[in-house]
Amino acid sequence: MPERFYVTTPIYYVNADPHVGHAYTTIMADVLARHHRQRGDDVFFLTGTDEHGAKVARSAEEAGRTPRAHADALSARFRDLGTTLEATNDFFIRTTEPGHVAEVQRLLERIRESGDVYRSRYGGWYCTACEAFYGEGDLVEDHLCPIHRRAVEWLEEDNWFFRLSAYRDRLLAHFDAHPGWVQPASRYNEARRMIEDGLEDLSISRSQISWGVPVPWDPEQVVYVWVDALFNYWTALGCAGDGTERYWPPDLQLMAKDILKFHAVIWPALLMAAGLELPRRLAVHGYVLKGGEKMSKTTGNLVDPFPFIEEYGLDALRYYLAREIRFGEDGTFSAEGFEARYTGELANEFGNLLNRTVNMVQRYRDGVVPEDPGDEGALAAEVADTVARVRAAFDAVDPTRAVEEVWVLVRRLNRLVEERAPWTLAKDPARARELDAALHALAAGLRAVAVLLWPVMPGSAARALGALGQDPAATGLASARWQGVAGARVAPVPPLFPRVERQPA
RNA sequence: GGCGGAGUAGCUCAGUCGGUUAGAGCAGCGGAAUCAUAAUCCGCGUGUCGGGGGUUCGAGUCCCUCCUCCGCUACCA
Repeated sequence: MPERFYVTTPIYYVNADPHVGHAYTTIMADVLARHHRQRGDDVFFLTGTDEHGAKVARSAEEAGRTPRAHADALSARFRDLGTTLEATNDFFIRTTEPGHVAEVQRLLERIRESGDVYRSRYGGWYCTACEAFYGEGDLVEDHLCPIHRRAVEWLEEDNWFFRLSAYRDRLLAHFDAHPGWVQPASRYNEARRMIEDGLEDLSISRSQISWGVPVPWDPEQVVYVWVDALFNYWTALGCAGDGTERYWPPDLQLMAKDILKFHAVIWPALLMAAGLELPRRLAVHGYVLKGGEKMSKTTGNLVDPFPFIEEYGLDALRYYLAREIRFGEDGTFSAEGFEARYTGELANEFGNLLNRTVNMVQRYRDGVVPEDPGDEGALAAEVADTVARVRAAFDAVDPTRAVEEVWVLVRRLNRLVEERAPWTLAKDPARARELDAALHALAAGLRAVAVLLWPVMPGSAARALGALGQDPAATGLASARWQGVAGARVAPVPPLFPRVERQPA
């Protein structure tokens, strides 16, 4: 029976355009989804957009259109980003979908039935520019908003609250019973500490705004956008049709570190209250930095991924992000680093290896991969070992290590070419067996490389398989093996990663 | 302030339960080869493992302390 693998990205907030940070999360999720598909797992990969809340209403107003029209436009941009990145998500949830709205309302009723929802007056210092409340301690100087440095006003409203504080012990018990449920361990500790330090009840409704899901028993208020948003992971399966029992709970939820508390504290408590099973694992990644600094809309130092896709191709971007930024840590995106990895690793080491291999099979064996004389047992074992290591790396949500493991094999194969020197063997008919062994080893090794890299670089991997005379669609992990390449007719292709000539500035 | 993370070769980083001369990639220097996208391969490292102190037969690894950088600190995605 196939393993089930339900993987999610956060749903992206539609108050601004997508940037490389969104691309990173989506690509990592896609890499993991593809890897599990090549294992034969029953995969459901979810992404989507979060469309309610005051900030969307406000940016809609600034754009001179209704919240719905604004959400439609921005949601489409995120959907297009996924398409451009060749993300293989099985569904794209929008929190404005009627099915989502209705299910959130149903869940809220269930949570209310649990007895942990109550009405209370909430007061705080409110900044109209931020549209947010501040605690006394957050204010600067003489009651000024810390961001806008303008006067805040005291506002009070009656809201519905979720008794988050009552979940402390149950949450801690869950953390204790599942030590690996938040990755990396430092984030697990951080989240656990948040719970230990004490939880305040959560205001789950808003009366000041109307762009949201109406509270079912109090239509004057809308559901707090985060509560609305978190439930997407559940509602999407219903919206997608028939998937709820099949896929719930999520096996892996990806997110950036800034939304840890929502996913590791509030989310499980809400699920407990709703009587639903908790996700199996959260994997928290860092930020994509530019010049060592956080990218920010306000300072404008955003990285636009599209020029890189145009110049180097999508697979190069996917590879660079997977290779350069270790999952869980902040990483730097730079044009110099991108070009260095593209040229040094993709063009020279991998692309050129494929090229020289195909060329030698063509030249010395009339384009047919020779039978295996069985002389390269050590390398065959290394290939099998690499497959195991790559699987382990993906299990640990470490795509960087997965790629590193493949690259050990790439370098091993380049070394093999030098060690065997097929061009020398080809001059001596008495050494035909050695030549067969070397060429077969290169073809078998490269097919494994292509299959293992397919989750990261699907297009390039397929082209590499085609060049090796393999079915480009045969990307299952079972194809990353030694046997079965003999007799294939290679098909020379243009360089997978052509060197990009730098225009003199 | 509190909590947490990080500080290892010019650069980016790996170092599992403390145990041989502390590793990899990149960059640099020298060489080999010519199947290949001038692509590859081989060789070359005297690094106070942030400072100081301690535990130990032995510490990058454990403890204390100091310095520097970063994050979080709860409803502004």
